[in-house]
This record gives sequence, structure tokens and C-alpha cells, in this order.
Amino acid sequence: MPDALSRTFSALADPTRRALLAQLRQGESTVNQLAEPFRGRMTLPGVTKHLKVLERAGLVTKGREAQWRPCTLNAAPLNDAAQWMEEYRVHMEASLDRLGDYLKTITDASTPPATEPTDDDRD
Amino acid sequence: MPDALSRTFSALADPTRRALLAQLRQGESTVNQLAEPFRGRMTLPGVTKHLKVLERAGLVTKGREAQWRPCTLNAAPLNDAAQWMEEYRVHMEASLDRLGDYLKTITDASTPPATEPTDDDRD
DNA sequence: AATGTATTATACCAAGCAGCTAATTAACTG
DNA sequence: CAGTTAATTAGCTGCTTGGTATAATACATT
Repeated sequence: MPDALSRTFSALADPTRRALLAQLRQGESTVNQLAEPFRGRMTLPGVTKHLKVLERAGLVTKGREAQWRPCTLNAAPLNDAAQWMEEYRVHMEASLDRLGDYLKTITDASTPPATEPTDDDRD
Repeated sequence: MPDALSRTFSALADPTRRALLAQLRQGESTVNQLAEPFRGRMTLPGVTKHLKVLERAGLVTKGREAQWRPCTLNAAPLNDAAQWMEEYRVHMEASLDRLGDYLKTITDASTPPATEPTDDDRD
């Protein structure tokens, strides 16, 4: 996985990692603090691994204070991801419109979900 | 990978798949048409597999017209992803600000970025 | 029905990842 | 120096994924 964008998306493709990021939104945390909510479900080394993935993606920066490694959120890579998505904004809206059209046709109940609604059954 | 958001991000975490989506922004395409730009670098089954990942994430819908499977872009899942990112918008801006601050400190050259400044070493 | 074309499925391999336990490093504390 | 806490590394297992090649399926045309 050579490129940064892929690393970013890949890092986000895991609920545990997203939960870690969510925790870090509250502020700096040590690894143990981050692992605490997962007690029972996951061991500490597991969390460390996930953190490493986030670190490699540049989403988390690990400091070094005595024996603690305070982790901080770095949302900058998300910016690139958001920018990539921006290109698809118009398509997202179109998709939602299509959904809206579909819902309209089934509430109208006059035109069973046709693949191509004609102009003259608007309104 | 149980949850939709993970599937979406995971699907986006590959340059080939992002390229496929970009192609689909231009409109419907058959698998062969989609595979064409990758000739030499990737085989057709490879592209099919990638498409299946996109399909599983709900980003692509494969129709069925004779022996062709016209693929269409469905950006709706991107909306969920974008919404998730929205929560981090303020952090993105903060990250950029931090970068700005950092640039300022290195030109100021007076206040090195401390991890946790105690009250008594202010000023 | 036979052939050619478009597409998918199957089988197999290598690589990577997620999770665990156990052992190790690093830093502080008595 | 010995002990404790924090975090990582190492070694293992099982699962998933990406890639290829090859076989199978589905349709259109003749």
C-alpha cells in the first residue's frame, strides 16, 4: 500500500480504530487509557497494533513522556480523504435524489417502481 | 467486516478501486470497458474482483443487460463516510492551525511546542 | 445446435492482518 | 539495585485478500 490516501482509508476501515480516533477527539491519551474501554474484548498488544496502523497513516502521533506514550489525534490526513470525497458530492446528491424519487413512486402507488419515470408523472 | 462503514472505507483503500469509481463518474460502463485502462497491469478477473468489493460496499450496482453487466456508480455510501468525517472537521482545521502555529514558532524561535506546560512555567 | 464473445466462478498461492500469550525494553520508585 | 508500571516486540494461528490461470456459464448470431 504505497500511497497515503490508501493508508488513510485502510486505517479507517476498522471499528476499533475509529473508536480509538473518537476517544482521541476528547484529547491526549496514553495507550492504557485508550485500551481501557476495550478491556475484555481486546488485549493491550492488540490496541498497540491498531495504534501503529493509525500512526502509519499519520492520523495519530505518539509522544514520549517518561514511560507513557501520549497519543494525539492528527486529523490532517482526513482532510485529503474529505477532499477526495468532495469530487463525489454531486453524485451523492444524485444518489439521494434517486432514492427520493423511488420513495415518491411507491407512496404515489400509481406507478409501480419503474426503472425510468417519465416527466409527465411529476406532481 | 460486519459494518457498512468499514466496508466502504475498506473499498476505498485501494488506488485501482478508486480509479474504477472515477471512471464510473463518467457514466455506466461494462466490466471490459472498465478494465481497458488497466490492460497490461491487471487481468480481467482482477478487475472483476475489485468490482465485487465495490459492489459489496454498495458503491457499484451491476445491472444485467444481455451478457453485459453495466456497472453504475452509487455514491450513497460515500455520504455516510462523509458524515462520519464531518465530526472531525473541527479537528482537521485545528491540525492545519497547529501546522501554522508550528511554522510561526520556528520563525519566532522562542517557544518550543511543550506537551504539557505546567502552570508555573508560564511566561 | 455450434461458435464466438462477455462475464463469472473455481482453484491455488503468497502476503498481510487481527488476535492471543509470553517475553522484553524503558522509565520511574522504593 | 530490585520492583513496578507502561508499552512494545516476538512468535504463533487462523482468516482474509490480491493476484494469476483455467474452467465454466450466459447470451447472440449464424
